[in-house]
Amino acid sequence: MLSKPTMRDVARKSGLSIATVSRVINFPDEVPAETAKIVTAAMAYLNYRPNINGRRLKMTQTSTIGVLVPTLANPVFATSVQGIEQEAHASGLTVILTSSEYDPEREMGAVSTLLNNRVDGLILTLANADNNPVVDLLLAEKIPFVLLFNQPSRADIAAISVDNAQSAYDMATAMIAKGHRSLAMVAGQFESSDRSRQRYDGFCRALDVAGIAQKHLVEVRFGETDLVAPLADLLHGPHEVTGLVCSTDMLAIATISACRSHGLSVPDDVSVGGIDGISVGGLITPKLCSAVQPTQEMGQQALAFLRGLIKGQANPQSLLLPHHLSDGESIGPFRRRSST
Amino acid sequence: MLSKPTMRDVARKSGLSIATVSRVINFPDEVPAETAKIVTAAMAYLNYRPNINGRRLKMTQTSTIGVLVPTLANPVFATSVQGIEQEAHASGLTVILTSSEYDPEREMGAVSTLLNNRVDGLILTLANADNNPVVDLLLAEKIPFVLLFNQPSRADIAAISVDNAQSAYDMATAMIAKGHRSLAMVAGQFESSDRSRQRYDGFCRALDVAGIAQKHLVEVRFGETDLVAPLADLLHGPHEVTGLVCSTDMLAIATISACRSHGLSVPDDVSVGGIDGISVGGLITPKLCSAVQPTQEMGQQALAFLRGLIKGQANPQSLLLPHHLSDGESIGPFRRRSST
DNA sequence: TCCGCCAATGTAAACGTTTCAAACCTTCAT
DNA sequence: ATGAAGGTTTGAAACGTTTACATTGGCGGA
Repeated sequence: MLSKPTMRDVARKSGLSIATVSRVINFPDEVPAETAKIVTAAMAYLNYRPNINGRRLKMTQTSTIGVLVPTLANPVFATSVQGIEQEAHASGLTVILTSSEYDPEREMGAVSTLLNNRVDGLILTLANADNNPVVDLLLAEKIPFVLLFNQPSRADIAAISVDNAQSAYDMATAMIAKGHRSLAMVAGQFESSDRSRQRYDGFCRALDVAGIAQKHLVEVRFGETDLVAPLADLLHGPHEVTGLVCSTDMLAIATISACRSHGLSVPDDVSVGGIDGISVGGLITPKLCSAVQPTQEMGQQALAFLRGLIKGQANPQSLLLPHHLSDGESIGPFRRRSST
Repeated sequence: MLSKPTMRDVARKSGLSIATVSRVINFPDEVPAETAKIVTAAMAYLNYRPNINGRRLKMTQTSTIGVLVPTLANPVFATSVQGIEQEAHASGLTVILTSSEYDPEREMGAVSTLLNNRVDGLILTLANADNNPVVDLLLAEKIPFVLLFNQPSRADIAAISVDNAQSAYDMATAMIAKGHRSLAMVAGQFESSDRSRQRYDGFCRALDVAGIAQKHLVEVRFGETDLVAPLADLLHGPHEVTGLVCSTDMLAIATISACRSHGLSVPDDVSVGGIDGISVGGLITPKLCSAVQPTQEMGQQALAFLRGLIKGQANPQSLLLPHHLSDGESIGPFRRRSST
């Protein structure tokens, strides 16, 4: 046996035709049990393995979906992909994974590769869902796709997310309720994350409602974990910021760490809140207060939804899932700082 | 245009043959610039997209690799996959992702799917690298593969890992050096992780060397984050355990959290160390002391190595990468407990 | 003028499937 | 005996590429 056995070999071995073999594989019950047995035996004997690429070429559906996330280094995305993979496994779909490293330029290339693979559909987390050439391309090619975590302004494209602005609004409001008046947002670069901007908008709205004029903002490069320098001004400047709303839990954890390096206690001196609800958040000290979204379930839902789109049973629409503030210890009542 | 344009359409449009079109795509410089221009124009005009599945069917190489990890919910694996994906992107490879959810039964199914996809090679993290039918299958089918994090006893299969036993040994020894005499290991279920067992072995050896007879062990189901109950006996029992070596950082973080729930301070009452070196470990309070491995780089190396195997330029061999203990605050000198 | 050579291009046969239409058998009613 | 019916099976044509091999045409040298 020089090369892999094919259906033809199985057919020869079992004295039947290649068409029958195919039917045994794909529609076992449209074939007499006796024949099936013969063919299965031949397959086992030859160690036959169907070549999915042959099938893919012939069929219009490839049973393959493409996934694009910014990075797997952030547990939010990793967890969502885990959810996607679970559902995909359950429905017999193959997952092709790509990541953009938060680089909008790379998104198009990645999607292009995915389309060349003739995926049946895609699940994407884009840097920016609005005015995105990738979205236009997908729409033009009529390829089913679901955005995950993105919250596009158009209502006619499929997206699964929480209300980003509201999450940040709720978090900021919670801090204000605890007496904080000098608040800042620590956000991932807007350029690489529309969520970040939307969350900042919610933050601003909360401050407006409370009549707080001063809004502080620090934009942080993604992947950055050392926030000691970026936060120095905020923490030691003239503003005496006591409430830090972070656009992601990873940032919040890094922020808490930086506060500590600055000799400040969380939540005694500074309150810190995150958004996302990654699972480590609940394990650290202080327990992270976060606007929690059901990350893994969102991945599962995204795939379920995508399946509907592929089958043509569903129409693209945005789904906003509920979030809730976790009872973390990282935010506390306002106290005047003991010393600078 | 009812269906997608094919190479034949491009050929027709440009008045050239399908072979020429193929050449323009695959060997642009074996074709006169003029012709290339014509063809490229036709492709652009028709919105042509090569169907990779056609190519895959014809060629023996598919430029696709399969990845199998236990779960993406643990940042260790997520980070390694991020490394793999990075390298894959750089070398123009497509990544098919699967996860076993720590279930050895699922491993075979996943690998089978991957083989049906005719991947050029695979990168796997298996529950157990020894006596594993998956490994036997891969060896029999002569498919290049690299184990990641697994440390098989056979030296002739490719594997990239750190010295698991030594990591745990170092961590335990560090604790002993700080005066701890009552130590326990908190380990992921051996059944679903050979690393866990190997690390336990190293732990035991360290205790042997120090002449400590009493070895405590708690095996924890993977994914479990609430360790309050599992650790109750250890922390409040008659042994007064003061040093907890955890088989992973995730477990260590959960362990610290549980200690706290039990009213114990880390590191004042109990020292806790982890293994893996996930990045959040460095951000939490107390900073996690961990036997750090270069997770993402390991993923990259695994892919680089796999490429070598695929090209036939390398021979399978196990690579042990160096690890180092991070200077965490989660372990401290032994102190008699203030109160039970 | 003819030949041979070379670069540029074309022809056609795979690759391993799926699937439609047609062929084949039995069996059974007429 | 004949034919219709119906359950099984088969032949053969795709699907979109790659590639070994054949063809073409132009050009320089004899």
